[in-house]
Amino acid sequence: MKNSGSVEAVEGRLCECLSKTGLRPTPQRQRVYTALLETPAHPTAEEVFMRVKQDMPDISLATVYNCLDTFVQCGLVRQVVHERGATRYCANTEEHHHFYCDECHRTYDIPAASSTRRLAFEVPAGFVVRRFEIVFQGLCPKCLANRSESAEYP
Amino acid sequence: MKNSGSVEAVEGRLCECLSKTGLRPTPQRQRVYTALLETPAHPTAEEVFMRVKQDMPDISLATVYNCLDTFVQCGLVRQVVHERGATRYCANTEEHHHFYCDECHRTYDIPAASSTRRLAFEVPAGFVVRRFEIVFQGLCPKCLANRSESAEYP
DNA sequence: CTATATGCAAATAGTTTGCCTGTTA
DNA sequence: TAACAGGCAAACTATTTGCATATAG
Repeated sequence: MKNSGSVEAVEGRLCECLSKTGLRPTPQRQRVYTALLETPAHPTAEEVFMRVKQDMPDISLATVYNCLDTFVQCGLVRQVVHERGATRYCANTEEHHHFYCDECHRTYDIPAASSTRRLAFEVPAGFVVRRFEIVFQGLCPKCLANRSESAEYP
Repeated sequence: MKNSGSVEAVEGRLCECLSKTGLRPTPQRQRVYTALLETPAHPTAEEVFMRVKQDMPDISLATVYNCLDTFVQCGLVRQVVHERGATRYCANTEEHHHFYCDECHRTYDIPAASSTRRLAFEVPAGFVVRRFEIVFQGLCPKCLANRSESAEYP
């Protein structure tokens, strides 16, 4: 993901987004945000909490939830909710879709092909589409590889 | 939704699906299934429970969850999980997508245009797409109408 | 010095589980 | 008479809330 940027650039983006709405770039918010960027794929609030706690032992889980919700509000982070269970968070602000692996239950980002934009018009008259997401499901490359070793197929 | 059919046809479909896996078409399962069909749009387990309870006062919420999960297993019902909060259930087995209204938080079914099938190929090499769903978000016709009365716009 | 955040613990919502009883192939 | 189902209550997980304390514009 890495979302283009040095630590400074990242901090910059955060501060900018927060200040737009008069919110403070507190140490907790900064750390939660960088932890989200550092964590490979779509962590839960709990997972972010664990990571942040390592160098901010006093942070509370409620604060992590607060921070993440704040980021969602200012459009810096997306919630990813495709299955029962904990909500996952995604700091990739590029337009993209998601692939959910049935086997390992990991979620991958899929860059949006420009052609998919026209999908917004395939909705019955009267609906206003402001955004959309495609959720693909199936087998990710890793799980596919594991499978073919042991015969079975999709 | 109505998913094509008289009460008999509906019961028939249910029994058929259940028996494939050696499951029994109990009164509870039948009632939960018809309640799901009767309820306008994507009810939660709780909502189905309320409805069924009216003519089956002894049914328990746990049984409703069990029934719904059973249906999901035999492919008769889909879970719809797009937001934090209760899981919703959808008895429409036609290929379709969903529209989620930001304002009234209702979910609508959107029939799949045949052209969308090729989306499955817009995923990086190595992923096997078994199915996908498009989740549209925006304003539904009702909420749009309410809005235009009071000036604002999307 | 006041609005904004945090930490903590308790509360809540949604769902699952265990266990015992009933039902049916 | 097993295997399958249902009812009930307790357990559990994810999240939210209330409130007292801290921090920074």
